[in-house]
Amino acid sequence: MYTVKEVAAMLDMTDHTVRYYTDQGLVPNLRRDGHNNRLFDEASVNWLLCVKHLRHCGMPIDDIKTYIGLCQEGDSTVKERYEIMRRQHAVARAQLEEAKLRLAYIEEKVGNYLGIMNDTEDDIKHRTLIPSEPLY
Amino acid sequence: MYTVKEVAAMLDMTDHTVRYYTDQGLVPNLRRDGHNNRLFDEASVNWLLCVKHLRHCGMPIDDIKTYIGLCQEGDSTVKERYEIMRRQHAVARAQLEEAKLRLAYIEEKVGNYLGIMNDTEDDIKHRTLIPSEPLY
DNA sequence: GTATTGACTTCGAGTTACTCGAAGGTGATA
DNA sequence: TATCACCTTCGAGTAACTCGAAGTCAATAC
Repeated sequence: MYTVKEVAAMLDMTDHTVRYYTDQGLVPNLRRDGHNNRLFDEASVNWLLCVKHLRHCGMPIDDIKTYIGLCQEGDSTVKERYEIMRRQHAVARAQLEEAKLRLAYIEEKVGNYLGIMNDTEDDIKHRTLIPSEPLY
Repeated sequence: MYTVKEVAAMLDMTDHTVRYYTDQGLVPNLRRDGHNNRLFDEASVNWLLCVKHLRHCGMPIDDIKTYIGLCQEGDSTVKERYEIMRRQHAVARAQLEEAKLRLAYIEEKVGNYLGIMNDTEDDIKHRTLIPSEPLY
């Protein structure tokens, strides 16, 4: 059994966010101790992890709520849930590609800056005459 | 020269967002035509692309504004800009790793659902007796 | 010649998902 | 008994869109 702070650390989110998610009903059957403190078992942590990943896919809270509701309805909703996950799978794949492009873009910028900073006075003269690359 | 709608399509964002960014001063020296319509040249598109990537790194608009301001101050700010980009580089690398984990997570869920959906009646009996995997 | 279409403009309100901090309870340590 | 460090609820604040209204303008349709 974990406290809010512990799961927050485990899942790399703030405790505010963990409470927010639980308050939104995103963690089914969340336990409380005698002092009304939230208690997370393995299942609760798994739900939160699922929420985290879906959120990072850009899925709105309300849609996640719907998905979790379907999960609790049992086997009759398997196909519907599968379709949802399949869509998020496509999203996640696109995000991975974007992340690669983004990294490449920034890597190039860093490389540019390193190049500029290593320039000699002569290089600088030459560079200002022929600005072939975006230097910002 | 491109219109708002064109760059929005090129950079895969809404025209609302493109206008929002320009209104925030994130595109230096943005041109207008005789009817006050925004006109984007290559440089403007490049600024927007930069903004897009930095935003996707989670950088707040205000910080991007600062960065762009530094870019316009010239060579004296190169080192500062390099440090900023180096931090975003670290962010982008972390994001790429996260994107991989996220994709793997969702891939597993999709696999689970496919497995469940292909189960025979006997499999279902067996599965409900031994729920070893999270099936939601 | 007018009417509709579509793309553009500004502006201001609304939305989402946090994000923060106040005010207060509890239990352990100094 | 005081000070932590944790927890609680609640309500306000914020960032970054997101949307739609109201209006301008140029081109095509009839």
